[in-house]
Amino acid sequence: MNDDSSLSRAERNRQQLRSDILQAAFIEFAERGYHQTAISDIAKRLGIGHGTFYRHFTNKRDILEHVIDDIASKIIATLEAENAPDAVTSLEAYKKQCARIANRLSEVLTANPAIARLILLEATSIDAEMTKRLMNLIDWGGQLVAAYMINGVKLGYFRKDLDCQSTGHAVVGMILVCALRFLNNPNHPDEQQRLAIAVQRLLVDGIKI
Amino acid sequence: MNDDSSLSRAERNRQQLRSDILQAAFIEFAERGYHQTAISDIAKRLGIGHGTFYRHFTNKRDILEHVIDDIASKIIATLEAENAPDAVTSLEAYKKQCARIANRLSEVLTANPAIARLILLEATSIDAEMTKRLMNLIDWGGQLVAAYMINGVKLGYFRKDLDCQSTGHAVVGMILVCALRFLNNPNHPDEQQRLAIAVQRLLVDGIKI
Amino acid sequence: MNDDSSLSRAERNRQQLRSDILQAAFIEFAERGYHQTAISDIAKRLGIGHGTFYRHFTNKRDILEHVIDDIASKIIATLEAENAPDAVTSLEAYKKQCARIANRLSEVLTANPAIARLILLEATSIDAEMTKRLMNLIDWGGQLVAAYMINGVKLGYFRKDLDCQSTGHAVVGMILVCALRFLNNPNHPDEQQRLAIAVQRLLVDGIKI
Amino acid sequence: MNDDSSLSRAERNRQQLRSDILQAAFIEFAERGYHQTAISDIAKRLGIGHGTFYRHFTNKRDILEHVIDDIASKIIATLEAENAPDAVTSLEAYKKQCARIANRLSEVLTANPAIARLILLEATSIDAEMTKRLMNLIDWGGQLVAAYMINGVKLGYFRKDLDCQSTGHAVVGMILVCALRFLNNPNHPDEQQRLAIAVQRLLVDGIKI
DNA sequence: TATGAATGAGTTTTCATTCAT
DNA sequence: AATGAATGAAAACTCATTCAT
Repeated sequence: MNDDSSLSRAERNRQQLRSDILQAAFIEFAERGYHQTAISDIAKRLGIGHGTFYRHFTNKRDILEHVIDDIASKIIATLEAENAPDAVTSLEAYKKQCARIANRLSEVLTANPAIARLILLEATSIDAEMTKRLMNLIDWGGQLVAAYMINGVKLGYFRKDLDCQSTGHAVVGMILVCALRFLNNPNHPDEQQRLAIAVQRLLVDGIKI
Repeated sequence: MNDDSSLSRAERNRQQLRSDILQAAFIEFAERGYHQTAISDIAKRLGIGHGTFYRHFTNKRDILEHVIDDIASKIIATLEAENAPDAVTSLEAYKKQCARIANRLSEVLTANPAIARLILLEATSIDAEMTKRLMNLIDWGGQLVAAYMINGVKLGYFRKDLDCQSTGHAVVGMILVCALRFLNNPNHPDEQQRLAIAVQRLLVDGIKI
Repeated sequence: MNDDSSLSRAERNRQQLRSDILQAAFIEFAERGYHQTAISDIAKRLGIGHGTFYRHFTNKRDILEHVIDDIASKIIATLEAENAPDAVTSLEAYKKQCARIANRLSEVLTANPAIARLILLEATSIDAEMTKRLMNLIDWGGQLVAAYMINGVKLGYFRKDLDCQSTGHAVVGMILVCALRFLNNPNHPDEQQRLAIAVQRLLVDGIKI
Repeated sequence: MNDDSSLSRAERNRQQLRSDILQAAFIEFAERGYHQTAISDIAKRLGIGHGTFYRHFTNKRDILEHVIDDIASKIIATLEAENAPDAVTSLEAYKKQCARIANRLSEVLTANPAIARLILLEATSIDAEMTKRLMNLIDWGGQLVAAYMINGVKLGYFRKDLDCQSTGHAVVGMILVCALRFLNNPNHPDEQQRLAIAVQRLLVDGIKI
């Protein structure tokens, strides 16, 4: 048992450090930007030698990838937690679902603005591959939204001629703008609130009388 | 007059070179990204010495600012060309206006994808000040859209309770997503077409029956 | 006795590991070169932790020294095995002696080209001290050859005015070139054979008619 | 003319600096060894910024190549200056030729011991490609020597059965050992002298009575 | 005693910016 | 005014060595 626990202790320490480095990189990348962050900045933040970094990640690019993947997973998890297109059977229910998702996203965003900053502002300027990842995430979001719409059309509480795919993407755009405006001015919860409501209202009713 | 004209000729040459540098920087930044572009890349593209660059711009950062400003002006000009909220007096007219603007944006985008790439992907990762500019542009877009809506509400063909400001921003989000999807896959005009239509339809009618 | 034997077992293991490390270092240094070899490469080859290395050798430099010493010992042993200047009493016997030594060297070289690679190519570029060792080995070789010649002059089957010391060194040079050419092109045994014969013939007869 | 001369002045400066860097690299590589020399050492020796180095050479490896090429050219030039196998028509003339070449090599070596140090000790441990170059130079030397011998056999003052190629290589080995012993102990001109004589005597007469 | 995690000195290389010509 | 040579700060990455476990 002694051996066992001591081994797992080492492994736990290792995992902990790795995760600390990820966290530190996440913060640095979000605060200063990827290109403005040196490996030594990450190391300094943790009080470790910068050589230690390379025991856990092969590359600066490598850790960015992990940071982005982590964020993407978190976003996906957040949205999939609520994911049950079939469970919604009426417009009323759909509206409530939207509100719930909006709240959840808002909470995540508020709790961790760096996530949005990194995904929306930094990750776009690394290289084509990283941009592609972002685009895929956005696409995935559109598909997710579309799934609800397909259900709504099938059940008859959305209009028959709805182009679910495209509309799904449009919705993602509105979500993005919410995130951007929050980043730009995090201290106006009322404005964000109004924007979220306007988006939901636009989504369901449009702007016409 | 000889002096005068020779001076103004010199001045014209100077302006021309400055504008050439801007153009070259624009292309390089869009193609390789800001951080991946060296001043010497810009100079090489023009066949000038890279020292010359510094006679026209103080900084790498400086020229990016000018490039972005140019783009922003172009976008603003594009949108303001059509800008006449008061001229629209019916939902039908508004729809047509939307279609016209959508076409125009699409044309600009198609003609010069680099614009979107630079604004949406590159400029975001420079620093806070540059990000702020971007945000201001997005905000300006929202205001522009809102102006139409305010008119529509006043004239009674939009719903009374429309939150014009917020909805304007939401619309900008949808435009952004159009641009992003175009960047991601420029060779699907039909998909872009469908997305544009879906956005306009969503805008006016929402998704409900 | 139990204690004693268990201690000596431990000691034997220790010696075995030390010798394994030496062997592994030898292979790595010869294959990749001293500077291109990391301590961890040596450790990896043995499947031991690279910290263990430092329980047996104080330095990267230290182990190279031991590797080179081992090689030198082997070379010396090879040459001294045949060493019996006084036993040769005629030119014919000397020629046979030369042929035997040439064969033996050739066998050693063919069996282990790494030896030559390490001694001739790698060890030269470490530092002055290591170069000195090499030079001493070469010098030793010259002395050895000279001893035969002194005997030959004494017994009268070599010319009276032979500068044995210097000629001994010259012979070593010819041996070195044999080794170098073998390293450069190990797959031409016939060429090596001809070179060895030419060297022996030159040695005894020179080139004149 | 002003333009012309000012251009050529700049170009001359450029060439001068390039050649200075080569010279400095040569010295550093010879003194400390290639691996022990940092680019900044070369720059420091010249009192230039180390960035300047990269305006003239793409690489550390690149400059080594140029240094080695320079040395090789110098050696080749030295040996080819005297190169006239057909001009030698008797054993006596051949001996004189040998003496002249030996003297010349000795002069070059004495004037610039670093040449030998670099070629014989350092260049061997860079990589396979560089080693190959060295081997080619040695091979070239063997061919050169062989050419004289072929002439001698043809004209009848060397023995008929001489394997000129192989013997040529053997001679190169003796030259190498001269260089090595000189490197090892540059302050024994008499020893070098005796070695040179012994080599020439061995070459022509061998060691037998 | 063996291990391998941690360290940071040291190296190569890039490139924005300056400035003499 | 244009040029491009020179510069050195800055950054990524490697690896020999130490030392706590």
